Amino acid sequence: MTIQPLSESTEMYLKAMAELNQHETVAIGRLAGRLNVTAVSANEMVRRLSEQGLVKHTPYKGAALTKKGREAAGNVVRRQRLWECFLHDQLKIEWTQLYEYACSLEHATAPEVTEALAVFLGSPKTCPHGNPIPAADGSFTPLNGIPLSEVSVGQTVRVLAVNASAKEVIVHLHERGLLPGRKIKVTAAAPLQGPLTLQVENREVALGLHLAEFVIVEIHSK
Amino acid sequence: MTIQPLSESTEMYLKAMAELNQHETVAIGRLAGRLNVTAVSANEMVRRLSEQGLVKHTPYKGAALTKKGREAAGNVVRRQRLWECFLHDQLKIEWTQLYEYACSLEHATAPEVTEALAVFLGSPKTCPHGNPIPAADGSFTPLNGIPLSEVSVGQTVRVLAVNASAKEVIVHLHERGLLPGRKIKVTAAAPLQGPLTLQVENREVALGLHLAEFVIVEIHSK
DNA sequence: GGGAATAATAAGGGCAACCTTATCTTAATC
DNA sequence: GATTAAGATAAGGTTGCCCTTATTATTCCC
Ligand SMILES: [Mn+2]
Ligand SMILES: [Mn+2]
Ligand SMILES: [Mn+2]
Ligand SMILES: [Mn+2]
Repeated sequence: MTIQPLSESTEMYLKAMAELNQHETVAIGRLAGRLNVTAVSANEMVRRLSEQGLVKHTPYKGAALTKKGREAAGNVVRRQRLWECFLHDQLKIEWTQLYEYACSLEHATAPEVTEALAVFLGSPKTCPHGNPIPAADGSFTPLNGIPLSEVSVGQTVRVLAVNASAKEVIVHLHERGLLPGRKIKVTAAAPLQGPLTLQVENREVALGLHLAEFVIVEIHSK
Repeated sequence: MTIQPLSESTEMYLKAMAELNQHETVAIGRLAGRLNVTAVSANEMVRRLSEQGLVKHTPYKGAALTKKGREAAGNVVRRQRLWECFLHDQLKIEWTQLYEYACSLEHATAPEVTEALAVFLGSPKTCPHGNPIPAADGSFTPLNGIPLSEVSVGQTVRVLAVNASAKEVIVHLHERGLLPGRKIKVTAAAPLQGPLTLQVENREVALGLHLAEFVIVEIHSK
């Protein structure tokens, strides 16, 4: 099983679901937004995906990946993140372009190539954005961190990963020094969903709460 | 110009034309055969390609690449052959699989990635099959060799390149040791388009005349 | 409990690439 | 100059994935 090649579109739906929510249900609207299609189109596609047993759709509740779908999605993510490592470490491609370029390559990569690439790269555990690279069977342990948006004022944290796919978001975060490994102090939080004020490497940065959701951090012990 | 991204299908048609015939006209039937589509489909597609100015179609004569089409085709070939180098030299993928795997990747590769890959690989001049890698502008000088099928009995030649795309052909030639660099003596030629008999590294090999067309050789001086 | 937001469904279309079957045209050949 | 093979064209289909507009159903929340 899991040997039939999936279309690029199918792979992107599965990946989007995995990125939005590993296990729980994903609202059709969010899926549509992430993939830049209308809700009607997303509905149609989810129907096709559930006919293929990749997704379980509960009307008015949302869609969830099945075991089969989760494995397939993990595999797509694996391919993307391995390519990101290659593009970054070997080809010296800009950090902000990695996601986009790897997002094309991921659909054109045979299993044998994927595994040879992993070996070539030394079986990296995370991509250049800090996200974990799933195993060959599609499984992986999510990061043990929380979104920056949930950190309370006064705390110091370390960036584990940047988990964004929209180019503008990636560029925005990059420009503000929000990269894996960086130490950050949350110095203020504006009311009414206003921006956070951060201390990033001796630099004061304002960051919208929504944008902070994409930054996964761990509390900086000591 | 030449900035619009072409569809995978379009790129494959252009590449097939370049592989079949760099400059002259290509018969629609051959194109259809190479791409595994019906002649009707090839006709339709050639019409679309000529509407885009990539191809010049002369009814009942055949189709030829325009300057624009030749550049685009050269670029596809460049991407493929660079990936073949990577897959072979770095990932250690089997020689017989290179064409197929690179044929997927070629359509998913942005110009920036292509050029970074070329630099990473040290700007190779030929692919692992011995074929020249076009420049970034799509231009390249064809090999200065002749098909093995045109060599006369008694001559000794050196293999410059294997220029096949069908997997079975590639495997067949590989099994018989017909790889770039090999020295070959043509010891006999059967009548009525029968097979050639070759001396390949102390081994006697029979090779169909049709298959010999894919092996590009140079006369072995001295 | 009613209204708003979200989701689902129905109906009708579009586009790129493919397909089959049938008819007609041209080129090549003897 | 007639035959034949190859090519062109016409007509009608299919599949995947997308769209709009309209209607209906459900859930959520004040
Ligand atoms: Mn992708
Ligand atoms: Mn990444
Ligand atoms: Mn290809
Ligand atoms: Mn090659």
